[in-house]
Amino acid sequence: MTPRRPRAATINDVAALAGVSIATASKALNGRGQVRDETRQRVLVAAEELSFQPNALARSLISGQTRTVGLLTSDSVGRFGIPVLLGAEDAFGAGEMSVMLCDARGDSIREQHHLRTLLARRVDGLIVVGESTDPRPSISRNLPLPVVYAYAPSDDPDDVSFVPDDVEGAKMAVQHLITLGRRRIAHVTGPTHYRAAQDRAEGTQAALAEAGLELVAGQPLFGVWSQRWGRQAAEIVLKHEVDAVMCGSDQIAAGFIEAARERGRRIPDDIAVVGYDNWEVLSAETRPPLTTIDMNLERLGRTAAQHLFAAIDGKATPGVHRMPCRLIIRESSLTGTV
Amino acid sequence: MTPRRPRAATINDVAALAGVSIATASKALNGRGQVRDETRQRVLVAAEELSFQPNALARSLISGQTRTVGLLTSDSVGRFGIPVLLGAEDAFGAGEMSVMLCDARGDSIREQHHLRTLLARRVDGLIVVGESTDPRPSISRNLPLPVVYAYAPSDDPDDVSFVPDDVEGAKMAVQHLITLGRRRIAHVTGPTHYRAAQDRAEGTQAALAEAGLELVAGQPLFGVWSQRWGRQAAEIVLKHEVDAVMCGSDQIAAGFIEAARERGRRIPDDIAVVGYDNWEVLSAETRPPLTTIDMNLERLGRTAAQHLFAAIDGKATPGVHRMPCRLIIRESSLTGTV
DNA sequence: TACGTTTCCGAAAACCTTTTCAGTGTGCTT
DNA sequence: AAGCACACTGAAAAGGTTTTCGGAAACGTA
Repeated sequence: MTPRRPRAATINDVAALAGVSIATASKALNGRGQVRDETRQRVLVAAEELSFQPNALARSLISGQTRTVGLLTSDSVGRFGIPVLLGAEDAFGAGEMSVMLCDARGDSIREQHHLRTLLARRVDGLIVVGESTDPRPSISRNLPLPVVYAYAPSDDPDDVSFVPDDVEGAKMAVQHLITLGRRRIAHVTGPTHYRAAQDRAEGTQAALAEAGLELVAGQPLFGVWSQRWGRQAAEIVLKHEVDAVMCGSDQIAAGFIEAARERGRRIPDDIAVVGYDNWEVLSAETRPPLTTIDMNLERLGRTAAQHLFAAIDGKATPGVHRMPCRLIIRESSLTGTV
Repeated sequence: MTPRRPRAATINDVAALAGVSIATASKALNGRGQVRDETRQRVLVAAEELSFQPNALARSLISGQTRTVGLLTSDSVGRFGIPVLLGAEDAFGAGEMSVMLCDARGDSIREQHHLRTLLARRVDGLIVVGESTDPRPSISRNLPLPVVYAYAPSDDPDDVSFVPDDVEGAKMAVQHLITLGRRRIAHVTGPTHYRAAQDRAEGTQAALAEAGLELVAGQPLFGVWSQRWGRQAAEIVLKHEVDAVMCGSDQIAAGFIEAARERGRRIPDDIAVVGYDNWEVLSAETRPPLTTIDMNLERLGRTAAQHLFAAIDGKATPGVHRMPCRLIIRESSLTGTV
């Protein structure tokens, strides 16, 4: 009934076809040991003939190495998780590693389940990708394999974590505004309970303090990560005299720009605007295009993967590593350019 | 130097600790065969003690089933690929399957390489996820395992493919406009060489024809999938008398709405607008929020996964299956509501 | 021819689990 | 007391590969 799928060829079949023992076949295929050239050729031809693929399971069973890593996403993979994940996948692909993707969807039961599965499959290591920069519970305690955390750091400082350096990122953005001669700067950002909002506010205020300036409105305007809040915040901010706004996200910036334009303010001539995240769909489509901070998440993912390799080789690098962001300059901050 | 990671416990260790043979230990753990209750308990306790995890590699080697599937993304995973991928991952997770993620980044060399790796790892099946609805080359010819294509169909009709039904989706959108009393409808969409643009144009015109109407401007306005094109297209469209616009994507719709508002047209009072994709970041943030077509991609991914299960069980379902879209009604098409 | 040296090849063990089948011991029946 | 059925347990094989080590053949030298 069901078309019997042909069992894949084994090294036994290859050896038989080549008229040698499996030991010789193995050595010929792996270029190991003493095998006469003529014999090696015979084996190679036989393998080709049968389109032989060595069974990775059997191989791993012996070597104790699966050349596989688990990618555990705690929250459902989203806007920030994806680039990290892609960066990691990229690095692993280059290292001939395969990636097992597990999405716990924010459910710790499911996370435990996936963890058990990955352990049973004897993965060589684990990357845990979070959805915000808030610290998350460690899973590495007494885990018999190396773990690296990306984007969301582990709450255990002995673990290896990689996070974007939001404080420096925000600082860079504000320094950019100050360099351009802006002095009356406001800060509109997300909810106070987000670590990202806190960090970006801190960086913003640090940059202002260094320049001997104060925040317009006295303190950051905390709200939510939405365009709507950006529009609402514009109403508040525009009551003050302001020549620049540092926004905690591109969404907020997009909303702010839209509302400010409607109220007749020219961007960037009257007010320079900087966003955060470099979410292309927004930052490239606002009018004018948005100057913003790019967290370089793909690189963060790649770096995390590379450090996982190192950890697998026994060279762990504990601690929370903050990865630099970069400033993407577009027209929302550049007066007099087109 | 490197802290020796303790070798994971084997069933041997468990058996020794419980004072039984490995055969008995195995039977006790799997609830198989005749084992005295007291003995079973001893084994269970020992396994717990050593936090024993049966080695999935050894298990798969015997059973010939890895309970693993490959998820091969041809183009770099993007906006459309992600939800499909998540849906598939979801379905597999429920079925206790693990997922190997491979991103070929649009490179067929890399795709071949990943394919070989997955074959070597003896995955039970494969899902190929594409980035557009254009047909892609089949990889399943003489492949010794079941393959299902999602979003981008295979060019071989004997393969199993799942794609969104864009023709019906567009038709649904236009019928919605007609039901609301709109009669002078334009269509602004993406590049002609996209299958998605073609299908949506076809559905649009079919719905109009059924109602005895004709497209304003005579034919669809093909352009690119961007907000900018939406704005440009508005200039063209507004030269005609128009009371509704069916857009080929939410991005185009967002651009159109913005430009139309600037020109003093009220949405939806003067012109009703419908988008496509239900890309929340846009469709929920335009003013007014956007009526749009949701392709239900997560469901598409889940369905593809379920059919892969079926194919693994020998019950393949060849052909290109078109999955229904759904209409998301928001305020950009609803006159007189708030 | 006898012996040592190379060169090449193959048998077998190891990795870990599941399953089959044979064996042991217990309690019961006659 | 012998025989039997039954409940339980363990030895061994299988799955595919790599590696180790011993053995065989070929060749050269004495």
